[in-house]
Amino acid sequence: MDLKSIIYETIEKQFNITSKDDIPSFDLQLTPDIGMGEYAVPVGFVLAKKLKMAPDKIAEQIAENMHGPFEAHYVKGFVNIRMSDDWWLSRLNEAFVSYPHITGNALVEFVSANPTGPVHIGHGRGAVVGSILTNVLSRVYDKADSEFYINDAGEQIRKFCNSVEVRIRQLKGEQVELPEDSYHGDYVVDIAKKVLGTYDWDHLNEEQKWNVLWNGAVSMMEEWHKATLDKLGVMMNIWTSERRIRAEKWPEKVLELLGEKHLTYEQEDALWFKSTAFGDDKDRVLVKSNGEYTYYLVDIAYHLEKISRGYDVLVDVWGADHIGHLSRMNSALTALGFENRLNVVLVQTVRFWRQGVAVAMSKRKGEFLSLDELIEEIGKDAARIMFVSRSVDATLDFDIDVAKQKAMDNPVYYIQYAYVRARNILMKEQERQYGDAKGFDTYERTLLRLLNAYEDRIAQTVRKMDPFVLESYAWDLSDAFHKFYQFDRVVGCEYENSRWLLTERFVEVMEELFDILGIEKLEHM
RNA sequence: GGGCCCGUAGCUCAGUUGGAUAGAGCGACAGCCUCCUAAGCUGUAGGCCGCAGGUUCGAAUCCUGUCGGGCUCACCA
Repeated sequence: MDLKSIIYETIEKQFNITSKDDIPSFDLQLTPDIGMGEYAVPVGFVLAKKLKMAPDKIAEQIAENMHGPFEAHYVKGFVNIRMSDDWWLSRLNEAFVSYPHITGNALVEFVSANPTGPVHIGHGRGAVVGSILTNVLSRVYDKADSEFYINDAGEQIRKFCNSVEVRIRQLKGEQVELPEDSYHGDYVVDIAKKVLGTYDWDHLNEEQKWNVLWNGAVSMMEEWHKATLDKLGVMMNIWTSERRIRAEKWPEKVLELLGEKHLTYEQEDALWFKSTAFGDDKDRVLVKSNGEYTYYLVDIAYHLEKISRGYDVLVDVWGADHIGHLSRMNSALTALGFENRLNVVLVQTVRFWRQGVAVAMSKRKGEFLSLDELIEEIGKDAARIMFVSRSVDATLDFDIDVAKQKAMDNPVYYIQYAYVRARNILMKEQERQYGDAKGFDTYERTLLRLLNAYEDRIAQTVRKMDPFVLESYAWDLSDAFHKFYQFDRVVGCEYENSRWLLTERFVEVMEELFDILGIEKLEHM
C-alpha cells in the first residue's frame, strides 16, 4: 500500500491526465494535528495552475474518489488522510525498524587527536558524532568503518618527545627548564614517570633513549586515547598511523600525480600546489623550503590512501575551527580526480559551564578539564546524549550541572525512563488478558505515526549527516510514549491487545536507537 | 575585508529539504499518584521568526541587500 500511488492514480482517473510526468510533484506530509488524520497532501495547491481550478475543488474531488484503508477529507487544498484501525493493526505486525540501502562502502574519520596530548573535552562532541554516524552508515551502506588518524610523525611529535625528555631529566634531579614552546601539561610528567617505570633509562644510550620516547612514550599516549574513547563508548575499528602513510610514500605519490598534471611549481625553495586553479584564494605550500612536508601534503596523501582502500564515501568529522582546511582539501582531491568524494561534517564548538560559569580551557598551560574527568563525573550515556542534543551546526552550551541532574533537563533520563516504563509493561506477560483490539485514538496514533517514520528519520540523518536527528527522534518517541502511558493502562485495559503490540514495537525501535546512539538499555531507573 | 555557521517565547534550541493556527525543554503560575516506576502527565501565560525588499496560490524556510554574534583566513597541526 502506497498512499502516493493511490493519489497519483486518483488524479489520473479523475482529471484525465494520461501521464504521471504531467503531474507536478508533491510530498506526503504530516498533519499539524493528529485529529485531522495522520497524513496530508497539498495536492489541490499543486494542481491548481495546471487544471485551472480552485485548490479546494481539486482536493474535494480527490478526497471523494480515492479508495483504500483510510478516510480522506479535504480542507482547503489539502487532502487529509486518516488510516483505518485495521491498517494500523496490521502495520503493527511488521517491524518498524528498516533501512534504506545505499550501495558502497563508507569510512568515517574522526577525533584524530595528536598523540602529544590527551583526547580533551573539545574532542568529545566530534567523537560522539562520528561514532553515531558510523553506526547509522553501517546499517545503510554495505559497510562502514570508523577510523582514527594518528598524527605520530612531524614537528609536534618531536616537540612532545623533547618535553618528555626534559621532564625525565627534572625527575632525575637535573636543573633544566622546559623550553617555552614545549608541552607544559602535567600529563607530560606522568608520561615521564611511566617511561622511567617501564624502561631502564639510565642504561640507555642517546639513540635508545630517543627510540623509547619516539615509540614508547608516543604509544603510551595512544593507549590513553584508546582508553578514553572506550569509556565514551567510541569504538574505532581502524587506527591509521601517519608514519605508515609516510613510509609507504603516499606523499610522494601525491607530488607525482600533481606534478604530472602540472599543478605544482617551485618558488623560494618551496614546492607549491596551484590550488587557486580550484577556487582557493591562494596557492599552498606542499614542501617547505627546509625540505619538510607540510601537514597539508601529508593529509592529502592520507586521503588518497583512504580512497585507495576502496571507500566510496569518505566522511571527515572536523571541528569548526578547521573550516579553513576544507576548501584546500577539496581543491586537492578535485585535482586528483576525486571531486565530491569527501563529505566533511563541521561540528561547531562546545562551551562547558559549571555553576553558571564557563569552564576555561587554556590548552597551553594544560589547565583543561579532561574528557576522562567529564565522563567519570556525568557518565557515558549523559555525555553522549548531551553532545548530540543540538544540531552539529549550532554551538553547544554543555552545562555539566544539568548533565548530572536526574531530571527533565537531562534528555537521557527522559529517554531511558520511557524505555524502562515500556519494558516493565512487557514483563507482565502473565497478567495479560488479550483484550480485543478496538482501535487507536489520539495518543496511539501519535505514537504509531512516529514509529512509522523510522526509515525517514534514518534517511534524514544520512542526508544531513547529523546524529541530532536521531537524538530528537528518540526524544519525540519517548514524549509520545509517556503520554500514551499516562493516558491509560496497557495491561488490563479494553484495548489491551493493540496497546500491548504498540508497546512491543516501541521497545524494538528504542532498542535499535539506543544501539545506534550508544547508550545503555536500562531495566530500572 | 573574504569564506563558513548562527540570529525564532525571558533562557537554550527544534521546525522533516516552500504548505494549514510557528513547536519543545528550562524558568513562572495552576492542577494530577487506590492504578503497568510522578525521573511522568494535564493546563495557563509568553512571538514583528534580527531588519528591509523580492520570488508565488502560499515564505521562519528560497533570492538580494543589511545589522548583530561565533569560527577561520600559515612554509602550525
